[in-house]
Amino acid sequence: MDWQEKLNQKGLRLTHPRRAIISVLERADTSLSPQAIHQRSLDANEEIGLVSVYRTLELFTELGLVRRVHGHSECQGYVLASPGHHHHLVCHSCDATVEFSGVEDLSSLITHIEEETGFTINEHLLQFSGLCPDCQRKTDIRD
Amino acid sequence: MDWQEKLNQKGLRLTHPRRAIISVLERADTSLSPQAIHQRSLDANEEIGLVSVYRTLELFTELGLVRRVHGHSECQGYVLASPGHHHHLVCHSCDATVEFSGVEDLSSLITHIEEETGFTINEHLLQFSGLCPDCQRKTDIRD
DNA sequence: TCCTTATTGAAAAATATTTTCAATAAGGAT
DNA sequence: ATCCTTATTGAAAATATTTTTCAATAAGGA
Repeated sequence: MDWQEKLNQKGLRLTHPRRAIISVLERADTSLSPQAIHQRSLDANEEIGLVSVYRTLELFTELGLVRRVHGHSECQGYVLASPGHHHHLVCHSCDATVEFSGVEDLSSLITHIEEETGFTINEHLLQFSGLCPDCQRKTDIRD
Repeated sequence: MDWQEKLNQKGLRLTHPRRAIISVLERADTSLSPQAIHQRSLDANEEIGLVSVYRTLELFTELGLVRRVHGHSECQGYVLASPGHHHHLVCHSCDATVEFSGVEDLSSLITHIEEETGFTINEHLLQFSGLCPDCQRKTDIRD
C-alpha cells in the first residue's frame, strides 16, 4: 500500500507539500528537523510553507509513518518509518540514522520490571548510538 | 558525596537557584519541564529566574545529575538521576515517573545489531511506559 | 574577612511553534 | 471530464521557548 492509499483510506490527501516532505525524508540519511526539511524542500524547488512541515510531521507521526529520533540535546529529528516494529541506530559523529528490525526480546526484562514496580508496561522506546562504519574508519586513521 | 561536594569539586557552586531546583525535583513524582520547575520554585517562595532553570538543567544534565525523559510529543521532562546506569518508566495516564536500575542485558541484541549494521554501539536509550498501579486501579473501576 | 570569579536575573534578541482564516486544490461523485 | 465538498495550504500574527548579553551579586577558597 503506497502513501496515496494510506492517506486516502483515512480521508486524508496526498498533497504537494506532503509529497515534497516524503521525498526529502526518503533522500535523507540522517534524521531531520522541521527547519531542515523545509530548507531541503526549498532547495529542491518545492515551495512549501514551514507550517505545513510542522502539520505534516505531526500527522505522519500520529499515523506511524514517520518517527522521531531522540538526541542528547534535541529530539526534533524525524525519519521515515517503515512498517512494523523497529528502532533506530544513530552515529554520534555523522548523525547517520539506520533503522533495524525490532527483533529484541525484552519480555523477560519487562516482566521483571513489572514485578518490581507494579506497572503494566505496554510500550518502550529503544535507541542505540555509536559509530557508523565510515566514521569508525575515519577515527582509526586519525589515531 | 552530596551536591555541594559534587559541584565544588569541579569549581562549580551550589547556589540558591540550584538548591531550589534540586528541591523541586526531589519533591516531584513526574518529570518536569523547565517552566514547571520554575513555577514550582516560585510557589515554594524561591524566587529564581527562568534562565537559571535552563542553565542549571543544562549543566546538571551534562554532569549526569539530571536526566531527560522522552515523551511522545515533548522531551522536556527532567528528573533527578541517581548515580549509576538506569532507565525510566513512565505512566501514560498520570505521568508518574519511576527509575529502575539498568539490570537489562542487551549485549546479545547489541552484538546482533553491530554485526548486522557494522556500527559500533556504545550507548543506548531505553524507556518504558504503561500504567502505574494507581492508574490501573482507576481504570479497572471505570470499566 | 577579603578576593576572585562563577553565577545570577532582567531585558532583549533569536528561535521555534501554534493559531487563524481566506484561498486553494485533492479526489470522490456525477 | 467536470463539479463539489472539504481537507489542506500559506501568510501573518500570536505565543512560546530558548539563548545571549551584561552589570550586579554571592559562593567559597585563601
